[in-house]
Amino acid sequence: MQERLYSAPGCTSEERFGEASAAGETLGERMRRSLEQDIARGDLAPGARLDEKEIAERFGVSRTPVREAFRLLAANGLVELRGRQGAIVREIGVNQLLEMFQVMAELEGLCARLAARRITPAQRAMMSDIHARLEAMGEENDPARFYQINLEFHEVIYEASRNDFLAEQTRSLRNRVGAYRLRVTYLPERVRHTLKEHAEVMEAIFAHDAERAHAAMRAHLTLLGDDLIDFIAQFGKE
Amino acid sequence: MQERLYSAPGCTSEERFGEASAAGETLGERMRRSLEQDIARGDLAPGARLDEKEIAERFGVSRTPVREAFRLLAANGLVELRGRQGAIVREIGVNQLLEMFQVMAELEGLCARLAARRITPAQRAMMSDIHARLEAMGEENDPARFYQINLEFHEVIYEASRNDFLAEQTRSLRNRVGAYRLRVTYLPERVRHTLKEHAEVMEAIFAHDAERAHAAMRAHLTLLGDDLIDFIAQFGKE
DNA sequence: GAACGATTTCTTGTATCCAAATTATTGGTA
DNA sequence: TACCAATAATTTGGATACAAGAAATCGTTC
Repeated sequence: MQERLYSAPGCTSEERFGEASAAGETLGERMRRSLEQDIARGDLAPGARLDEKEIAERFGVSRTPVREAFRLLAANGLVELRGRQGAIVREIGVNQLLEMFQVMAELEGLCARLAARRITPAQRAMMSDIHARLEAMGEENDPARFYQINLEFHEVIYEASRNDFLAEQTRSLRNRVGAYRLRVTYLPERVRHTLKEHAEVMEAIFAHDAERAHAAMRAHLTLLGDDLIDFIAQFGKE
Repeated sequence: MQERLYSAPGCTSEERFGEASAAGETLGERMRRSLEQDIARGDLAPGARLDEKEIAERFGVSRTPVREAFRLLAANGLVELRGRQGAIVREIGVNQLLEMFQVMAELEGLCARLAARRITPAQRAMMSDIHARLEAMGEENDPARFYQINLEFHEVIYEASRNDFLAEQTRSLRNRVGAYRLRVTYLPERVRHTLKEHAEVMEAIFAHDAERAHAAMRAHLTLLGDDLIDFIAQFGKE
């Protein structure tokens, strides 16, 4: 049946499913969001098989919206649909993960470059604040919270880029590698590096130095890629 | 009902639907591809409404795979689904189109950069050949063919990048702006520019000069963006 | 005659049903 | 006991049926 390697501390996906149902939103869409979060949070481990019937019953809906959600997730690359063999949470190979990082580094770099030219005073303040919060928690060893604030930092840059399409693409890609990032980003020695790199990106943006912002952001993510290699190598698996 | 502003010279989408059905491929997937092509080719004009029942009957399937295709197209941003109001071919605003070009320039730039480092002799030869063909047709004034060969040129670079994920993302994005490109790219004075820019990209790749390849490709697409602005301004529409 | 409103029709969203395919099980044989 | 085959059971893909919401039409009223 369905496997849960470890369950999140927060709430179950069924609960999340019930809350905050935007009017006019389709069941399939809500299903997608819920499952997407489960995958991103790691509640559904890569390789786990998703059973239409079981999930439909668990959420109290018919198979139709579940099927819809599966297709959407597959379109986003989060699950793999093999004909008549069900949906499994996509096991991202090292190769593809590195490929994705490379693309992401480029997109985030573009975000930073545009942000350097277009950031508003309000966003500037917000960015400072977020960075300060991230710095403040320093050695607290709260990976989930660190991850969350780190996300906010990048998010404000997406918005400052004033390119909604780019923001959406980058967000989607980040979400897609999210499950892996959680395990990768939080290595104690990484925290200091991250803070320093963020500071450099922020400085460049504040100075309206587009090229430097671009380079700094790319370096930030490329480093993550290198660390990723270490992490993977540690397990010695394909 | 459904509007067709102008029909393509080739074949109807129903015919295309029938041909070359890869084994194990789902109906919904085939529907998606067919509709996607219709949109990219302009057979389905932006703003046109897609009727589930009508399309289902036209292709001789039930509504289920049609709905599936709609969701997939929506996930790719080609159509818009407004709750219980059907699917309409997405009317891309100038703003968003420019945003997309900006992202695409970055992605294609990355393709070129990687290609400069990784291209194989076989791909090199193919690239030369494609470029020669494009040059040969020069003033022939055959937009569809020009568009096709131009596509091949970019495609070989995607493949030479040896980053499947990047290739897929770029391909998808190019397809998405395809409908507009067809009308934009082919302005007589543009052809010469395109050829010259292609030559520069190719030269840089052949010289394994990653940075120059990147820059040349970005410039190539950015120029297209500028032309696009001209094109839009011509119509004075939002 | 025009505008507003109720009703009817049509279209989409969801559930159920059927068929096809894959997987598991069981029986037999080497 | 291990392996193969045939069959049963489960599961997905697609079609149909039903419900709910949106749009259009027709009637009424000002």
